Amino acid sequence: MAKYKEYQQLNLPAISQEVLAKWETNRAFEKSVELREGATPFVFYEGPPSANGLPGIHHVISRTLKDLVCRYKTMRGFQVKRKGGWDTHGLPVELGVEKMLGITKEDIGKKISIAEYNETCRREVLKYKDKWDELTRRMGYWVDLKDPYITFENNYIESLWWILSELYRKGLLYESVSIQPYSPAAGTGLSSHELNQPGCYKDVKDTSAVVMFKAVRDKKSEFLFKDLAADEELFFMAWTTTPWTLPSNLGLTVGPKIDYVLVKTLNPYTHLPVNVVLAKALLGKYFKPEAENGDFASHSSESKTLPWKILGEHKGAKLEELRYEQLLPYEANTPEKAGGDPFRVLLGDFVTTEDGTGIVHTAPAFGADDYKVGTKYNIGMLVMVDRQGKFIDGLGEFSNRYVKNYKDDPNYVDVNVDISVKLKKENRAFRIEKYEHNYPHCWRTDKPVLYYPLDAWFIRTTALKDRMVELNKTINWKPRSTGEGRFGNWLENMVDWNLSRSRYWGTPLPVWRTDPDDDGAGAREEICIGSVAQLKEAVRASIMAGLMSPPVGDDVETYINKITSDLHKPYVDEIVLVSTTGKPMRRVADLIDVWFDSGAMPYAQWHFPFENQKTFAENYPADFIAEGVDQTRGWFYTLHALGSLLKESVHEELKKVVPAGTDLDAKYPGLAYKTVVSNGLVLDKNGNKMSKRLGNVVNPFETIDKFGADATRWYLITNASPWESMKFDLDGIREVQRKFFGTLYNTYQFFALYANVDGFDFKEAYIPPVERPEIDRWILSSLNSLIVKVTESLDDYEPTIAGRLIEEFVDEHLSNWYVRLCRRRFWKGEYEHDKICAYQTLYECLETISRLMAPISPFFSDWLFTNLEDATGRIRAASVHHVDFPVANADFIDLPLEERMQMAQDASSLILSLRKKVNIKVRQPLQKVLIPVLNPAMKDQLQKVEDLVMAEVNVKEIQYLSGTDGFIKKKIKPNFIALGKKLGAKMKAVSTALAQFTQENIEKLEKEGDITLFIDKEPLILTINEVEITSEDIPGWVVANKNALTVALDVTVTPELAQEGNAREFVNRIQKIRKDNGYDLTDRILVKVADVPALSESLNRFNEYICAEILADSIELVKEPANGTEIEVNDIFLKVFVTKKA
RNA sequence: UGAUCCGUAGCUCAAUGGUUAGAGUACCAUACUUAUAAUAUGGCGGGUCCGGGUUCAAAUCCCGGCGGAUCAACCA
Repeated sequence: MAKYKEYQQLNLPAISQEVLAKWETNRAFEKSVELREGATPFVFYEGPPSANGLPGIHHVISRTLKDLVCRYKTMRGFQVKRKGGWDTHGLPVELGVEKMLGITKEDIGKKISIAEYNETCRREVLKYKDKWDELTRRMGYWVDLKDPYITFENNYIESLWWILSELYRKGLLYESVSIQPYSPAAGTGLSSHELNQPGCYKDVKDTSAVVMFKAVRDKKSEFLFKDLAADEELFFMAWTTTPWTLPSNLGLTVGPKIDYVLVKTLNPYTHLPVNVVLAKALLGKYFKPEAENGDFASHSSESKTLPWKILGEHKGAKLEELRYEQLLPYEANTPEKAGGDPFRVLLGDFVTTEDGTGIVHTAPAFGADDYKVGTKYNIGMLVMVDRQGKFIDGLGEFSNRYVKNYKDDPNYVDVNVDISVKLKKENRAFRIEKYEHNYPHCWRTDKPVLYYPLDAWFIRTTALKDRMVELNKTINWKPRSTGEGRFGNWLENMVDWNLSRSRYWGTPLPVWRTDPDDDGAGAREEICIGSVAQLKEAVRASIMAGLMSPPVGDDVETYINKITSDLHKPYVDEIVLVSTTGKPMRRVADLIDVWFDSGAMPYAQWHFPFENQKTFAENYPADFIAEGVDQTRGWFYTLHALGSLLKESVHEELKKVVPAGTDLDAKYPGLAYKTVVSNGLVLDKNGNKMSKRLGNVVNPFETIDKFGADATRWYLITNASPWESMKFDLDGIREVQRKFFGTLYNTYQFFALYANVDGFDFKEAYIPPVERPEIDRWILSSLNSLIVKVTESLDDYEPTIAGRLIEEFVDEHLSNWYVRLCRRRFWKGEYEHDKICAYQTLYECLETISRLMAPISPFFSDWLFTNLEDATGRIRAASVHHVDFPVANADFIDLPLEERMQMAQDASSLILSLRKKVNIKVRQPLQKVLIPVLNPAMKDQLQKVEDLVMAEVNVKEIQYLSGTDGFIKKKIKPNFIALGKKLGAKMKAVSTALAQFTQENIEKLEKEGDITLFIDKEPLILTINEVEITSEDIPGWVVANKNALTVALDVTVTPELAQEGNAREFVNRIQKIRKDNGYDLTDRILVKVADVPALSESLNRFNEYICAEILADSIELVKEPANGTEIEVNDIFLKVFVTKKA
């Protein structure tokens, strides 16, 4: 007969390794997928990691989450294919390579060719792939690593090109100017990623100016001027921290709802009388209250305070379209050069009254808000600064001066100061001061960034905004708030997706176009390539037109194949196409955002639509994805955006492969995923972010080596909800190892020990629960309740709750109650009905637990499962991951039984605590416990478990006290939930009234079912259901209570009880000797005991009991046993002599 | 700067708006131990980050701060 394996001690890392080896030999993962062939697919998308960095412990949590869901769904009968993937393009890769080679971006194409550079990136990006694969294996993450998608592969890029060409065809891909951070010192635009490097935003002091734009007096502005004399001037006051943008000013923006005032005052620098407009809320910044309506006549240049007077007040909306004179006119910045209709007052919602004057100086070239409002009002654009960061020609004394000290010139004179001085002199400045603010700097040159208009390609996501918002409402977000809050907000404030990146290692934008004509006029021809075949065709045409030619030795086809074999730079840039009018077309220089790569994975991982259309149709959209919360606006967004944008294109392709009549709209609504779990960050144990710099990074390999993957995974999942950021502490894993795995291991070990002795291998027929003892029915009921709850939790993507429930069951119910109370059933008596019941019950619990915990801790569960399975062959499965998830049997669930067992546990705990209080050890039997019962049902419940309680706490009898005999002192309080609505404000009064109830009052209420109170002389009827009555005390007894349960213990130790206690104590001493002598559990013994008067009566009286317990035929009382062991029984000392019976 | 999330005992976490805010762990003490690196019992330990408000009742809902985290950025 097969035996259950027994172990010396729990070794989780060894179990991991052993199980892993078995999986690999048996192809357990592949088989788990094959076994579900033909089943409903459950679609999972793997968010591609970048393998150019080492994996950390935070990767273990998101991958555990992904893995457990996939394993769970497999066990629930779905087929879950899991295609792995690698994210391979992008800035981090390039920066890593540059660091490794010791070069900068400028060196590319000079010190190193683009081809070599990109080759290095291609190689480096998978540098740590082995490490990643190892982590994947070791942590037990089942994902297909043999056939992953890789974003740099041609097929992948071809799919991306198809998507781009579809978007282009629908007018959703366009080129436009955008205002982007730009570093003149480095000569390059900066990505937001670069701008978010630590230390980029710095506090700096800049010259800020409140300047005065002179209003034009005309019909529209007359309402402002009406109280002014004909020669009086009126100014709009605007504030800027970048005076160098003033020559490019084309508008002034006010908030439509903000109140503005017209103030008569004096210019603090020239002391000339002026009238200025500014936000009312900011008056205090410029004028002192005591000077209001001050004396203008006596003001002199020495006066400290400016007199002022409010002449009028208007909403910003009223100022719209008023005109003003250009502040700094030169030959280079004439309105004609700007185009449009400049120098007007505009309305913008972004204006605030936090700072400045409430009027925003607007230079469309140098701010994104400015650009947006400028475009809306068509005020044109002036770019008075070149790409080196200096003023262009034709700006008088400022021409060719750097707007910031970009060249580290020791003699640099701040042009912003000079502009301010000029404005002061011209009566155009109201306040010039140094202002400290937070401003972005280039991470490489440390010089201030400026916002500058650059060409870029965009995806018109805003066109599909409504669809994206609608579809988002159908996504199951975990946690919900991320979808509604962070993601929902992000969608509401969506801007078009800027795709352009001016780098080298990435997916090239497949747009070719003719050169601009010399005069810049005339339409340019443009083509967006959507496939390799199309590209080849175009190259062939170009060769025919003589624009390209194969090198010597290559025929045309070889050349075409060669040049299209790598769709990266520099090769694609060598391709020159021919336009319909015969002109050469060159590729635009841009690469695309890497987020596009990963967001397109649902399509590109299958090389859709060029092949695998059916596979795609079955694997779109995803049922489930999971990544860190930092991906909300990254991967989660790009997947969602492309899903919405491509809906129609996908439908067109799928029409070709799905059966006629398929409701495409229902099946493919443009959604990329149905459920998304965003997990939180992993912090170190002090709550700090893990970073190499701080040296607090936890090495996942070491952790798994030391504790095994199971304990690590269990800890990560049960410690905190996945979406909360967790403080990672190795002590927590130790605790999980000890408390949960240790307990479960020991329970198994206990089972194996006795099952092997008795030869239990589940060959007897399954005994129906009704034929099993109460305690078996109870644990089976709890077990099935557990299955229900765990299933619900996992279906709801709440693995934390599931794990905690399993823990609680194993520890509280199975190990520390069921096994503890049932121990004797396993080692006492013959192998017959009761014993078999016990074995079957415990076996079923262990086997079910192994299946319930399998998704979270795949190794240990498989170990436990196969240990059981190998001995019984009950299910005939090679792995727990090939069997179904347990299904609860409703017939086994008996809630009243679970409830009364809880009462038994509580009662035992209370009685033990009373024993403790009076210092009577458990081995000393006591006579009686009193338990007041509040109703007949409670008594009934308790009676059914009284044997268990009596045995557990070693008392002989339980007496129930019903409420009416006046023996118990009761307490009453309102049932707040029931009374809340009825009483409202009277609650307090009722509460006080109840507190003053006498025992008689309570009794009356109990008897009659209701009672009338007088609150504020108003009668008020309270029914028995609206109060809670508990028994508090039994006068004269030692009492303890918990919730509704009260127990009182009779602590009198009669001489008879003392004798029995002695007998028990004696048994205990003999058992210890048995153990010390190393006897087997079944060995019978011979016992000789010194005849001590104090104990002899006990030994005689309980002779039978003692012999049964210690496996002796009799106890021989002798005068003084030779070679005896000295023992102590309740302060009685004596010698005993124990030998094994031959 | 904004949006979102989080803030409860030394630590890790609970608590459908309902009345002494609970577990585990750590620490101390006692007992127990033929499954247990166990267990039982008791003790120690917070008034829920701070300040307002709504409510008969707030850890929980609202407003404003503070601190931490993430993402985003365009702040004149």
